[in-house]
Amino acid sequence: MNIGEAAKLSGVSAKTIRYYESIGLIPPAGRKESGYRDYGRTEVEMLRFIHRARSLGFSVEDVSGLLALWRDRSRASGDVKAIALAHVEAIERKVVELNSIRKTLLDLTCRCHGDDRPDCPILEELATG
Amino acid sequence: MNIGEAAKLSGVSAKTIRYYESIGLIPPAGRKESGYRDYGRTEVEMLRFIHRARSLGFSVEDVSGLLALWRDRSRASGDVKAIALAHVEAIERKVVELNSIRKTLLDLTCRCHGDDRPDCPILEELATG
DNA sequence: CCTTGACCTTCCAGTGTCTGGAAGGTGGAG
DNA sequence: CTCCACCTTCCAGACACTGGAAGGTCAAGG
Repeated sequence: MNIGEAAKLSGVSAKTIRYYESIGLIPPAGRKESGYRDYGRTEVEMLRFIHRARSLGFSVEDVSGLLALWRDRSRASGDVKAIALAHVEAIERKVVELNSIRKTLLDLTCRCHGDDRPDCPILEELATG
Repeated sequence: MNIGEAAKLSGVSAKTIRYYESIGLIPPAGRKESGYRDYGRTEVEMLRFIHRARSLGFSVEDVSGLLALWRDRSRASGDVKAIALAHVEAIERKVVELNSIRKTLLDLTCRCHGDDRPDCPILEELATG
């Protein structure tokens, strides 16, 4: 099948599939006589795998590692779990950081009357620290 | 003062100060005879303002708007509050998304025994959706 | 057979926010 | 005069795409 259909079936855009090929995340696709890339079920499955991993926030580098483990029938599940847990921890750190920022901003916005007058605790805080 | 000292006092690296100048976030610095950029208290204050806003997660574009409001003594505090509240909402959306991902991943990692054996629910889930 | 339009190809450039590094000039201390 | 820290500009890279230009391919309709 052409790249467009592979895109539809996998959820990865044609543009992004080509990009993944260019950076070596996926092997170069076979070509038809026309020069068009040709995909089969295996390739689409791999793209779906990538799509799901990316939507869980794994970096392309993580995905590359996960793909290698996926292909390696003798892999240790511990290796996969380690990648996943490291990612969970990164997410948790990010959530803590965002919540802290959110708290600060909510505090500031509550103290700002938010009307036509110029005095604004938000700007004051940013200015004076 | 030289850019290095302005960097130390403001918390924005020299490299980043030059970058901010290049994209027009801050006006071009005055120059000494040597060609070195020259900063005073006003510039350092502006850089500190930028630094604090950035560390609260405002985009450079947001900061540009906040700077304009900061300089505008007749601004409406409502304008500032609107930017801040929009940012709070974006943060909240992000936190919800991250927590959902975290939940999925924790569920998967709990089901993965994580040892030397090859069977792994994480990869299975990524593969089959 | 020809046109049309949807699809495909490659390549270049831009997004946002810096960061690193190379090549070379300046300033002050010893 | 040498040395070293600092400054300058410019180019490239990081992440993960996304957009667009210029042009080739394919199938359907007239």
